[in-house]
Formats: sequence, C-alpha cells, structure tokens
Amino acid sequence: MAEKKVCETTLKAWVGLVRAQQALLERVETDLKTAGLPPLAWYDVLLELNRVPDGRLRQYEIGDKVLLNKYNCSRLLDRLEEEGMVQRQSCKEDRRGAHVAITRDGKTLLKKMWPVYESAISEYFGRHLSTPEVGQLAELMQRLLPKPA
Amino acid sequence: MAEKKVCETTLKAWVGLVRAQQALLERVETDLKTAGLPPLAWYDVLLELNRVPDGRLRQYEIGDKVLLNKYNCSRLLDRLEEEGMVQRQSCKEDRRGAHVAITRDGKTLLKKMWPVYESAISEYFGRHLSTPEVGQLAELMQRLLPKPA
DNA sequence: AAAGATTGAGATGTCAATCTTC
DNA sequence: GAAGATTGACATCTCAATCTTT
Repeated sequence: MAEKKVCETTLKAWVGLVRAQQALLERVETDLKTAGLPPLAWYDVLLELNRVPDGRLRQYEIGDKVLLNKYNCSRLLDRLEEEGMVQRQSCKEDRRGAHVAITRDGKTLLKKMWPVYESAISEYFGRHLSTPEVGQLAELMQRLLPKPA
Repeated sequence: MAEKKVCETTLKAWVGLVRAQQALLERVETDLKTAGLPPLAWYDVLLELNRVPDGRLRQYEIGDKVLLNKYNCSRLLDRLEEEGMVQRQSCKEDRRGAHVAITRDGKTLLKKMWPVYESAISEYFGRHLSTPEVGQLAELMQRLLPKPA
C-alpha cells in the first residue's frame, strides 16, 4: 500500500496504453464483424481449447487463461455451445464441474478467423513497430501481467 | 491492404498488450468500486470537461476525446446528468445539439476519484517500470494511436 | 443529404443468490 | 466451509431507426 504519486511521463504512458489498446481492439473487432465473423472472445476461448492435446479444458481453466470472470465464462460458453463450437461433457473426476471440448466446427471457425485476425494485427499494430520495439514491448507487458505465483 | 503475416514476437507483444491492459484496467476499476466510487468512464468524461476553460463541450467532442461511440456517449451522459455531475445546456450556435457542462458536484467527484486512481496507476503500472521504460512505452503507444489527421 | 443526438429492442456484462460436490 | 458452476435480476452496450437542424 505505497500510495505513491505518479510522474507526468508515467501518466502519459498509462493513458497512451489504455487509449491505444482500446482503439486497436475496436479496429480488430470491426474487421471481424465486417468479415461476418464472431468477436475476438470466441477466438480466445477456441484457441485455448485447441492448444491442449485432447482439445478440452475445465471451465475455470478457460476463465483463467482468457481473463474472464465466472459469470461471463458461463454465458460465453452457452453461446459457443448453442452455435455448436464447443460441447460440455460431464466430468468423471470432479462431478461439480464439466469439461468443455472444442468441436470440429469450432476448429473450422478458428481457421476461418485467423487470417482476418492476423491481417488486422499486422495492419494496425505490427506495421508500426520495428523488430527491437516489439521485443521491448513484449518484455514490458510481460512484467505488467499479474504474477502467476 | 497489405495483408501481411505476423512474426512470433509481434504476436507475443500483441497478446501481452491486450492481456496486460485488460488486467490493469480491471484492477483499477476494482479499486474504484471498493472505494465506493463510480467507474473510470465517469472520470474520463469529467476530466475532459474540467480541462477546458469554460468547463463545457459539445457531446461529439467528448465522444472523440474519450473514444466513445455516440450511443454510449448519450447514455453515459444521461447517467452523469441524473447524478448531477454534468448539465446539458441548449446550444445557441447549433440547435441540433447541446453543450455539456461539468457541475460543482462533478468537480468534487473528480477530486475524490483522483487519489484512488493515481494510487492504482502507481501500484499496478508505474511501480513496475523504470523512467526510461515509461518514456519508451509512451512513445510507442503514441505511434499506435490512430492518426488525428 | 449529412451531422448531432436520442430511443427501442435485443445482446452482453455484472452482481448476488443458489445449487452440487469436494 | 470452499470450489465449480448456473441463474434471475438488473446494468450497460450495440444496432438500426428516428428526429431535428444544418
């Protein structure tokens, strides 16, 4: 609880970070929508599911990885399941919860979204930074993330 | 329309930027809520109004500065007005729209929110970066913002 | 027709309460 | 009691339609 003051440059960096990321995300979402594709949140969830060998995770694991609270996670998965992108499966080891598995349609959607997403990242983000700059930025962002400990 | 590919480090920086900013904002909002204060969006609007000499702006000017679309701007100002933080005034020069003016209560709220906000920025953001790093970050973010031209 | 702004309807987010299993 | 998850009620966001003035 240090309650320290903040210098002018720090404030400028903070405001820049918030505004830039906000504007960037908005552009990416617009591109996805224009292409008739679902929002980035869908991509995030499907990507995490696709990463693991058996293509399924517990709901709370998804929530942790994608930075979703439990309410939103429940409801986002409702929509994904309704559209057939994931499937909830009862969990033998822990009957409180369920597994969430990516479906074939979910994998197909992932493949359809990536080109649009990648193109947007390049156009609005990568294009404006040099190689050392993205390295530096990646390192700084890593440090700002909450400790996983 | 370059449609370029994106290298691994760029992707890492992008994901880090999104995740870090998301986590940071969430912590700041939590601190404000814990202190019994309204969300950051209120602060942003009131701050912009407080910046200008006569303490009032057209609605679309606020929308531009705070990166709000017109729907949200209308409704956010409804809430601010309902709580007596701003006041809509008819605009003589352009009768399509109105001026939005910050009230005495609005200024008071601004003063109450800042210590909590500043403390959160320091704790979650400034604390983790060196002076040259915040400078670099500010510069990069500036470059990523949409051109004002 | 375009710009500034509002509104209704529907989608999504949030909080507190609840349920089941650990 | 705590963890995983769901649900109802309410807040907020989003889109399309609308209105007025330029």
